Amino acid sequence: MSLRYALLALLRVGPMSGYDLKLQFDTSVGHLWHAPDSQIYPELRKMQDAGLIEGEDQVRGTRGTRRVYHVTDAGESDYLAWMNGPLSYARVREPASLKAAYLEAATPEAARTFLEEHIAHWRGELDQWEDELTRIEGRSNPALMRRLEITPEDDKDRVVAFKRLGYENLIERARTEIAWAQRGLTMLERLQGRDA
Amino acid sequence: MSLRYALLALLRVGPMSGYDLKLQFDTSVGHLWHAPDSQIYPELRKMQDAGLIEGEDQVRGTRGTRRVYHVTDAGESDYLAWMNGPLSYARVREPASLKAAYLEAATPEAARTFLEEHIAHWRGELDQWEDELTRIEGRSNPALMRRLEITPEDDKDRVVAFKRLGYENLIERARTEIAWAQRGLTMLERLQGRDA
DNA sequence: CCTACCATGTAAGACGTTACATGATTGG
DNA sequence: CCAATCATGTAACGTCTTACATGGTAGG
Repeated sequence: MSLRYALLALLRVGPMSGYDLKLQFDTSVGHLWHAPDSQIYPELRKMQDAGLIEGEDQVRGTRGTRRVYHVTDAGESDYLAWMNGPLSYARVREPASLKAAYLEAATPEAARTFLEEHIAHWRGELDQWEDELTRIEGRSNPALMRRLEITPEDDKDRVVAFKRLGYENLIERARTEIAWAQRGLTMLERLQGRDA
Repeated sequence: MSLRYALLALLRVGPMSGYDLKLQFDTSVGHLWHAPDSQIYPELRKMQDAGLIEGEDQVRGTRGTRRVYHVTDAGESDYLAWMNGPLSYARVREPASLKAAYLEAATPEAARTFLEEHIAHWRGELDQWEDELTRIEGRSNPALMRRLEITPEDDKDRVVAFKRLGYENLIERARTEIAWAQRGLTMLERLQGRDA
């Protein structure tokens, strides 16, 4: 269900087409909740069917069209209900922890490679999130700039503070994963050293 | 695909029925990768169809049966291939970060409740994982004990070390989430104090 | 005219959730 | 005999991935 609210969060700032949403998605809320186009377009249809958004077809050139969506009152209250209601947590499903816990079956090289790739993976995510956080604090992220344009002066800091909070969660997660894998590498060396 | 390898990890220790697996699952690998019965039984069928495990029906009483599965050579090499191969990472999809980043739409009370429930949720997980880790280090977890019985003396520490590594990942994750939400609560108070 | 970008999807299948469904056996 | 536990699922639905599919428009 979160995809729906990620899309509403963007659309609440102003009307947009599916294509606009897709582009903005990748440079804003998509950092927190990934979704490919093949999920976005059908979800917009479902949201329209549910009365949360409405789309108007606009002409483009002679034959082209684009459908511009805006949030309805029902969509706004659904969004607020999600924001004010409890969040449901998914059950634990951590492939990396699972693999780590049974790594005795892997070769020492494969174990090391696994942890190194874990570090590389989370380093990549971390870099992106840190860049994004920089753009948020500098208020230079396009989606945030649009959001701040329609925000009363007194609330702007508040909006930025929550964006920062969201990204900090991911950043701390990534740092924890990296530190864990590094400790794992040290442990591997100790295990191998013992055999030698 | 991880469910398959979670099940193989258990079955490799010794033959078991779906029911045995389900019970052991919840007190061992299920802490790392959750799965309900309704997923376990069908997955065992698929694994059998794929030739990774074989089941034999045993009689129980006069009419009852239970199917006891064991890992085939193909299953063993599939498991080792997974363990020695690269892990594929899922794209980011963090409902809590998403909600946090747009929390300006929630009431201050709802924002506080959200963070408090986040702490409660991860505290609950943390407690379970810490208990489990204690049972692992004390070598009193039943699944681990069965595993160690068939493990050469020299490898036992290694097996335990990897279990510890896996659980530490989850424990650190939980602690990070709790610390983050606590900082979030402090931030909320600062935001509200500013308005007063 | 052609390339980059605008614009919108479908189809098939894997994975996961929730709820429901059924019957046998063992121990007290 | 009755309750707890053993034992094995199905059905319906929603989410997500991967791959494919199609055409229009704007600018150089």
